[in-house]
Amino acid sequence: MLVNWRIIGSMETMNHKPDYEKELRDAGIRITRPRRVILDILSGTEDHPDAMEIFRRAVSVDSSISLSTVYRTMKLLEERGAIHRHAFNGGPSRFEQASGVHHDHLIDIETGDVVEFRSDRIEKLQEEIARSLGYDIVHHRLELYGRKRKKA
Amino acid sequence: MLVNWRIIGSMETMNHKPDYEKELRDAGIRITRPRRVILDILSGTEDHPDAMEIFRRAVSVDSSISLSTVYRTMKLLEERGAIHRHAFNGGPSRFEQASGVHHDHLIDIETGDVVEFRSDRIEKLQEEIARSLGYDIVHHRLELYGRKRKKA
DNA sequence: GCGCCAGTTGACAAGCATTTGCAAAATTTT
DNA sequence: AAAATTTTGCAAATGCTTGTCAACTGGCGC
Repeated sequence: MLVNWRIIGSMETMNHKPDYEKELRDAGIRITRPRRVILDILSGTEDHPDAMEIFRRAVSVDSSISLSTVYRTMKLLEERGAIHRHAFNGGPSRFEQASGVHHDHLIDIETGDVVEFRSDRIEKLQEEIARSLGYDIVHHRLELYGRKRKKA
Repeated sequence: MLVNWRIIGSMETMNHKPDYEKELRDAGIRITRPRRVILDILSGTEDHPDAMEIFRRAVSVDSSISLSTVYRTMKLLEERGAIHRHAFNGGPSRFEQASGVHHDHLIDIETGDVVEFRSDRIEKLQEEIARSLGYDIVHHRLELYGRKRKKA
């Protein structure tokens, strides 16, 4: 059974290093044990956890990790553009790995679930509006808050 | 000169009570001295001040007003829909009087200035997107962060 | 106009999310 | 593997906001 664990294990437990580790290392960021744990959590999730939730998940992997380190790592990764920070509803910051394509968010006001979407037409309109106001857009934030439609 | 002061004075110093006072009173909200001061500040400004800034302006009118009261009043007015709360860039909440028409915001990342705008086409697209994802929009938040375009 | 009393206030403590100071521990450099 | 440097865990500190509570007051009823 020396072979099967690789197949059975999750992506995170497999021993080929994710490419983002190399990228970060090349950017002058040390890949320490706490950071690797946090990066694995972020890359292996579909949701948008906040610092406390990341901390909880991290502790279950390595109980010595501190909340401070989670916050420090989030700030570091955000500065490097590796993750995005959101404050839906003015609540605590929630994070997501910065994947290639930009997208906006639809937040279910009943469950807190987040659905990602993207609209080139809206993006285009935003550019036009900013331009007409004499500005260049550096970034933007579009959040739709809604509830799941009952029935059809 | 018993006549001219009315013309020269600002809207806030003129003695006809603003109609929003009556509206709030009818909604069961007592118009106290601190609240009147705060309401006057909100109705008389074009910008989007945060609690501390409102507090500073209020104190200059009535030095006995406390910061607690500013926060309490903002929460009250927000619940009643009389004002809107924004947390641009994840910073402290900034407030604006709820005027009739909905609008979105363009924030100057260099000065913090806020420009209001409105696009029916974007609103329409948002509805379409939410609908296609199976949701009804309850509210939304669109913030453009940009910098003033140099030259033409 | 005057008193009553629930609603409101100011002062200050407490709460929550996040940041920071610091000595110890881990990592990279030499 | 020792030196140089960064990162960590812990605890204390911060910034914004809400809660507590005795004192005060707006607005109705007389």
